Amino acid sequence: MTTVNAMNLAEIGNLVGDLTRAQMLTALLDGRALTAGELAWCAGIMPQTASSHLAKLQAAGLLAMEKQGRHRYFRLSSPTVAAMLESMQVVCAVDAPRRIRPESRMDKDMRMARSCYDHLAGVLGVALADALTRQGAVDLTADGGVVTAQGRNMLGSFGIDVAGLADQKRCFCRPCLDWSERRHHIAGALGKGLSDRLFELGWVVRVRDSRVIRVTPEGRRGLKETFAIDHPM
Amino acid sequence: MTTVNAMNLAEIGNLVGDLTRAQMLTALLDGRALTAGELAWCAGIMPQTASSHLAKLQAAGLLAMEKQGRHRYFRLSSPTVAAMLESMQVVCAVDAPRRIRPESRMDKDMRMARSCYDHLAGVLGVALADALTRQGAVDLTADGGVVTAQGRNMLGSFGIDVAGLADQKRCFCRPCLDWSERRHHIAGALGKGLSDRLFELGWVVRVRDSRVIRVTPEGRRGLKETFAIDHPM
DNA sequence: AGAACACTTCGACCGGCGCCGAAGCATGCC
DNA sequence: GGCATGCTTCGGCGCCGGTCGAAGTGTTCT
Repeated sequence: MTTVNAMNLAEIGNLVGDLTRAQMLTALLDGRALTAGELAWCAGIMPQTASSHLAKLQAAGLLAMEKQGRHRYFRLSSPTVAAMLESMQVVCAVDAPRRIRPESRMDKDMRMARSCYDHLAGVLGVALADALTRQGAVDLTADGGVVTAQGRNMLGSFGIDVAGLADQKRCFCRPCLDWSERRHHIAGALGKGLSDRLFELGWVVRVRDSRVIRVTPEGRRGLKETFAIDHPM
Repeated sequence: MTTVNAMNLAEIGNLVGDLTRAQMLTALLDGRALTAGELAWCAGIMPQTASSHLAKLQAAGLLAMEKQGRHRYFRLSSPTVAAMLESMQVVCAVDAPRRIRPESRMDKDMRMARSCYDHLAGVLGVALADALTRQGAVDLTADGGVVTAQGRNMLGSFGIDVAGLADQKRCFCRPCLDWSERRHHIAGALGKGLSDRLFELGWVVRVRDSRVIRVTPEGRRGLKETFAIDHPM
């Protein structure tokens, strides 16, 4: 009677269900690849323990590994995995009763702006989605999003190759529920394109060892001029 | 350094990560409410054990409970939870290496047609999505779906109140990756509307104690005439 | 070649949790 | 009231799995 479904479900849940592994996955959730040692440090455990965890995650197909010299780089194996982790965090945020834990400085920064696998999330991510909607560049519903003709122009002059992004196999403009803001931001190829361009322009930079993103002074100016966003940081 | 995110993630993962609880959740994945006793039976455990599991799932907000006489009915607390479970199953199906377990009769039926929270999945679900796309009723991409003007008419004459469904708060036409077929079927309010209508017409019936759905002889005929679907069962 | 480094494998420890039996509350039926 | 049913709480058992020390493999640097 035990269906194969339940077994698979439990297997995945079990993998994510250990705090140590959850920390590793969270660390990888910004899409970068990290070494086994870095992941061990992130989770606060000895390398040999990390090794066994990473082996399990890789065997189950959640992580992909690449050898590079004496280092082993691990990353989430696919956007599917990232989407799953996000959906799990959404459930925490939406359904769970208020957490007791007081918010740390880091949590606050995280809520402000962070990378979500390969696109932007947090207040910044939602603000961008809002701005593009307000300007009539995209039409974002809970179901999905489309870029308008006008939006193609605007995004094009901003330096984003909309046609090129749309050609890719993956979702072009997927709405992604933001667990901290509880509103949608832009994911998919367009989300990645936007994010990449902001990094390229130097409008945002990563804070080391975390998913937190900081908006630079030029970024603040640019966001205001181009998207009429007053980012509160 | 342990972010609140990782803790939440681990908590959810831990809950789903126990085979017993995963079986219960799987049983509830068709959206119906089941009693504590039924869930215990589904998972193959004693009632007192089930009780503790259900208490945990409820405390975490994954399940909602309703008392009815001396019964306690449990159901998934929201479509969000169902979507999360589906996304976890997708990861199993897509990323995991082939499972060794030989497919049982039940797994086969399940792959053919099943309920996915409140809409249809499996070969049948995908066939419906294909048919509606082929007929130009909906435009379903990986990002989202829209119903065409023509589709509104067709679905309307089939007995589905498209306007009424679109008014609801929830997603109207969400694409849902089918873990068995690895293709998209139609979820969201429209998915539920379609499913409800097929049940109403008696074209499909539930197989008791499972998510499996059987197509009736009238259903086979109707699907062929209305949607040009040759359902292989 | 030898040493430092990154990572893995092995073995032993031990804490947490899922399990059931027994008992305790509710609700419904006669 | 008396009994059956559905579910919960409590307590103790047993085992799975995460942890680290020690040792082994492969890679890079000098």
